[in-house]
Amino acid sequence: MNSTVPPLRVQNCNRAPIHDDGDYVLYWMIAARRTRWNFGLERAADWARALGKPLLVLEALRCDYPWASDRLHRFVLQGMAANADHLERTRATYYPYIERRQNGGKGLLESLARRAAVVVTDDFPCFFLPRMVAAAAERLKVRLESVDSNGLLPLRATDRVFLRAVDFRRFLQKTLPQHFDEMPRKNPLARATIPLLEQLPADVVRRWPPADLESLSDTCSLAELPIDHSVSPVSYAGGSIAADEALHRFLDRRLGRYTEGRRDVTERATSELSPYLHFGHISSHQIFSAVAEREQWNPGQVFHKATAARSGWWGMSEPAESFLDELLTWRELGYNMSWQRDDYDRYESLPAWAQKSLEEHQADSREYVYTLEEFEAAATYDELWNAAQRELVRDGRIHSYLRMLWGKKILEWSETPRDALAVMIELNNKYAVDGRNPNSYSGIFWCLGRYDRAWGPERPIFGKIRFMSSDSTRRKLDAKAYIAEFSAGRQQEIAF
DNA sequence: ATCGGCTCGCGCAA
DNA sequence: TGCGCGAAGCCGAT
Repeated sequence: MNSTVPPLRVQNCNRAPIHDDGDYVLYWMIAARRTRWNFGLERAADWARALGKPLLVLEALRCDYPWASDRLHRFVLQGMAANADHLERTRATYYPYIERRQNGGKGLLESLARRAAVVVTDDFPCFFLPRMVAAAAERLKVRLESVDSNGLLPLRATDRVFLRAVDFRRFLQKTLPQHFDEMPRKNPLARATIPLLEQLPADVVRRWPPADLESLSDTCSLAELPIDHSVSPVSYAGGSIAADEALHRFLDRRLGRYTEGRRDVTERATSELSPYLHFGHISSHQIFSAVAEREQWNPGQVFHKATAARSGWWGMSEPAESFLDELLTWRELGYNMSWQRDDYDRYESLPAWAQKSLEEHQADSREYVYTLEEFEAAATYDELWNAAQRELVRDGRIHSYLRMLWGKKILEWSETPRDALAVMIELNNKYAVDGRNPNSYSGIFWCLGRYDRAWGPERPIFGKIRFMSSDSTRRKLDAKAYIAEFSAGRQQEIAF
């Protein structure tokens, strides 16, 4: 089949055949929840064109995955509304499905796949998604392909795992230029001369009615679903349209002072794109292209040699280079880890020196030890830490510097490093909109030594793990303003 | 305000 | 085989 998607990004998940007599090509959208800059959708559209079949897009939202809540559901549903809106103006057909009770969606994919010529899905290396795709691959009697839309570097461009950002950065500087001209199409469905699907299979629609996204956009409807209602929606909206707005807000008003401005507590010069990247509402290719365009950059400007230096290689402005180091080096480093190692979320994946040092200090006495419930309730003696925890609970994110302190203190105040890890994973996955992502795990494990080096002097509890203290943090940023913003009494501002 | 020491291990030049 | 250096640190000396 003639496809514009780079072969390195496409995996054949089973040995089942293409069905030439199928009614449509099915794109099972599970991670790249967007209609633009999406290699998976592009691949599915290529199949539809080649086979002369209609294209059906299934986007489902289960209710029984770990940490399912009003917060995560609302964000995904807003994304589905944006996708419905866009697909209505194309020749593809959209099938949004919201599971209303446990296992309610069981059999839907299989039923749709039974009539499909070929099924295409997203390759995402984290959470329950790899297991879900592997299980589907075994069951389906039709070819299932998964497509890697995760980053600028295809996951399979290397079979190594990188233990330090600097090594991965050097590798990227050597390798990325080969992939600069392999961008996904901005609108893979434009000019698609594929037949329209006359109608959805009636028996499938009867058993699994497509979601009425209008009615699900209010909180009342969320209340009917068997999900965690104690984690409330955040004040910013999900979906590709909101993501585009965030991108332009960042480029227009924040990128210029990104390098120094990120720590500013009141006027954070951060991108705020992470939740959208996590749910695939925006593509890192799109973000990269937008930055490059602002910088009037072309690939000829990169330095001729891989220096591994954090700045100066791209030939862009200093703030743009800082941002690209986050977007590309750090983000894709985490994806590489999750893809390479099944134990990316386990304590044993920490570097040997870190495990050894933490173990040597396991028996050290702890002045304060809190339970998960105390951490969750922001009930420690330290008001700066409590404010960070309240930001997480309220807004589904934590200030970029304070989130490191947040993790370091959980290590200090837990019975064992393993307990600390469990608390960090639980709270982050439950409350952070961008949790359950390779980069969540990078951040959490960094607090325990991953991607870091040993530091002296050796201290109680931490051993040689980099130590951070609330007192020095107070000297570095406007802790007063931060604590005031996330004080216990302050009401959540609803901005929509 | 700035600097070195604390400490580990990788990639690279030699 | 040795050298340089690294996501954001801390502390004490100057």
